[in-house]
Amino acid sequence: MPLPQTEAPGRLQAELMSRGLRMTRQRRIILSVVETAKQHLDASQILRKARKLDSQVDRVTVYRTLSLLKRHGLIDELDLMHMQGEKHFYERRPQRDHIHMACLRCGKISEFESNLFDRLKGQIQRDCQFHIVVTRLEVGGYCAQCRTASAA
Amino acid sequence: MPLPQTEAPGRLQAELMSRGLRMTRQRRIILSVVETAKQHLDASQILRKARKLDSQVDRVTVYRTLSLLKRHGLIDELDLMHMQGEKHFYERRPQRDHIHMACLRCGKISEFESNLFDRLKGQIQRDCQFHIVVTRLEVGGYCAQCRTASAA
DNA sequence: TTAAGTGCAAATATTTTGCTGTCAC
DNA sequence: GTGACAGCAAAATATTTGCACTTAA
Repeated sequence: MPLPQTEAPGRLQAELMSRGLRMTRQRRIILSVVETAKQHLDASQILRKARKLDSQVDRVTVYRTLSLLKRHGLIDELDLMHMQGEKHFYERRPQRDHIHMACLRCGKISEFESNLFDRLKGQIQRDCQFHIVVTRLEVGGYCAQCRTASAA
Repeated sequence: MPLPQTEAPGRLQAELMSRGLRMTRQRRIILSVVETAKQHLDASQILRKARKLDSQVDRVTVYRTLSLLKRHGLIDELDLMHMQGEKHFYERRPQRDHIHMACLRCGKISEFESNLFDRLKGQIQRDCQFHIVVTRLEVGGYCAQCRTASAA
């Protein structure tokens, strides 16, 4: 029986521990915030949510933990086309890469998986002899709703 | 007869003037730096090169001009997988979108055009009803040379 | 016990803004 | 002549670093 898409919480924590890293109170909190986020969060939002759970979490620890997770390939960093200043957003690395589409009018972020994208990555690896570690495909434009609204 | 790939310099300048924008001494210099760049430059590098041509160019003017060019869709902003801090890099918007590949070992940036990428964009527009204005596909990994070197 | 991790303060890096004076058209 | 633009200073934003203290293993 295949596992459901939404894995049990604590996966990030298990991954870090299996790599021999120390599981501190602060890390546990930050990991749970990242893991249960319903949208893409930036460092300040992660800090705020972490402090709701435990006021003793420092901004620097958030940055250091995000950097750790990124180094270990457990989260991906997004820019979302720089629509909200120069913030970076984070999400748990998905099982299958997806595309981020940012609506330049309403700001909505949508995600899209595509076989063509998977094939494109294969083509890059073959044709360029390039071993892919991480990809980021971001698209800026107008979503269905805003397209219609503009036309009206 | 089709135009050659490498257009005559001054194209950016012509584009801005045709949009009714003022062509100042500073803008002319910054545009020529961006236009003749042989690699992707960030704001500070553009400033430095501009000042070699005319010491009377301010950093703020570089930022304002880059922002103007971006708003008009004449240049694209790249992050190059944040390999060199949080700088942004700029390039004239190409006639055909390409992929940027950043080697995590040697730092080399390569570019790649692909029909699959063009088809993927078409798929996004159709399947998501999303009107694409700008795309950015960046890939981090290991280039052919560094792959070999690591294996050795 | 002890090396890894945290917090605090300060530094660094990048980009933006307010305002006054200048110049392209 | 006039409104768009440039320069300067200062602010805002985002992230990193040094160092002493704390804690997980």
